Amino acid sequence: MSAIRLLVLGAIRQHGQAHGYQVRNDLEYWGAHEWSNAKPGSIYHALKQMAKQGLLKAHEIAPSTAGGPPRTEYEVTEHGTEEYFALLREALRTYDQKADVLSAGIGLIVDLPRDEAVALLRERVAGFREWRRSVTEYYTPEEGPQSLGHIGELMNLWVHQADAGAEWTEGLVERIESGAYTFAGEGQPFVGVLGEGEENPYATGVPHAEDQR
Amino acid sequence: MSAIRLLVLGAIRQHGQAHGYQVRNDLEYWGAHEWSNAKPGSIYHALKQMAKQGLLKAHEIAPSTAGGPPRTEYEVTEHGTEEYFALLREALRTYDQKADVLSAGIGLIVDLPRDEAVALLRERVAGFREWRRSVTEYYTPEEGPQSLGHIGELMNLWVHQADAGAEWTEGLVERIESGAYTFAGEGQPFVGVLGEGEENPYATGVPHAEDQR
DNA sequence: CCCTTTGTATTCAACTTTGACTAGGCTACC
DNA sequence: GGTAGCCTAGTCAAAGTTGAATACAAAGGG
Repeated sequence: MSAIRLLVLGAIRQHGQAHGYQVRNDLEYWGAHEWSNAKPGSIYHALKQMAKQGLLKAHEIAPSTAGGPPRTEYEVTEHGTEEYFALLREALRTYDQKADVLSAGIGLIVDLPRDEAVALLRERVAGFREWRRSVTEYYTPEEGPQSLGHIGELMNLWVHQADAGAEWTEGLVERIESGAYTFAGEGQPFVGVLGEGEENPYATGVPHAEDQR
Repeated sequence: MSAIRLLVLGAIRQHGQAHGYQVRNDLEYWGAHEWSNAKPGSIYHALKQMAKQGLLKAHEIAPSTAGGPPRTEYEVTEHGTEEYFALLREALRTYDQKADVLSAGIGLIVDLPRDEAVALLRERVAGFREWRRSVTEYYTPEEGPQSLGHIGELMNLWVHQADAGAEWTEGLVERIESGAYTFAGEGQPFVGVLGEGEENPYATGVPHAEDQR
């Protein structure tokens, strides 16, 4: 799973209705062009595919109000909303995700109820623990760890990553349980998109670290 | 950059000459089908593209010795060797890599001289430090961290990952400097592929954690 | 008033990835 | 001795990704 569909659905949902360029601008506002594969080509491709699959409804070409070619407005269908929450839950629950999916999930986490967010993150922690267990078990040869040579460093790496991932996730769970942030159904939602004609204050210069573990 | 070319070149180099199925088996032996995108389709695609680009030389269809359709043997050209080392260095040097690229780089690190491996990993550490710096600087709004809401957790996540990544890398540098493992030009290289007709002792059940940061 | 620049909005070709499918030959069993 | 299953070896269509290119309108400058 890539982060692009999750990001696009999340952006359109916050607007109610949006065209491709608007989505592109939001993702840029979020810095997503730096830490995910949210390039224009990918965005428009995702829009068309999701429209084809009934996740989005295309409102045919409204003439542009601010110069440029005509544009297509998209709206998230009921089916698309289901898909959005499925993707969001998956992004938060599973530990074996690309970094951009997790980042997208965190950015959109407040679309879920607080309890559910906590439950999903706990599943994530459990996944890390299980991964750690299976890695250490698998890479413990009878002839002693030396027999693996430098390959043992892979185990080392993964164990380190599992521990770090679990630790951070647990910290987040604690903060959420202590009442931090505003989740679904708790009043004024956090506004994460640009209004019509609003300037993007973070035009460029966002930190960059796309992938990696 | 994906890990597939690095893995394929690394596998063929260790055999001297290999056909697609053999590469596929090696990658499975390494567990790479679990932690990278090394599916059959990707492997054969990479072989053909790299042959087209002169990184590999195709020795036309030797009839299979063990049943099945005829097969094409590939050999790494001089140009391919250069590319291999360029990819390997990149995998180890840059911190903003997908997890599978780093794992592949670690698995093949002993193809480099010890000094160079250390130097590359030090660059990696420096990259993490710089990333950490730029993230904390960027996400420190004048109105206080509260104004970011849950988006501040993204900064938190990235800082945590930068610290964990730098820490693990530093540990590895220490171990290598203390003389661990056998690097290029230090005698008997570590054997990491299956011999002709050898059984894969790790048929399945490898730990699984492909991507994520 | 023409012409370059800027901003809006999207398209496209080339390449990569995915998962399922094809296809030949060997072996073991009834 | 036929046939089902398995291993060897690779192909393919559909989907996703990339980076550059296109198209159109308004704004600004000489």
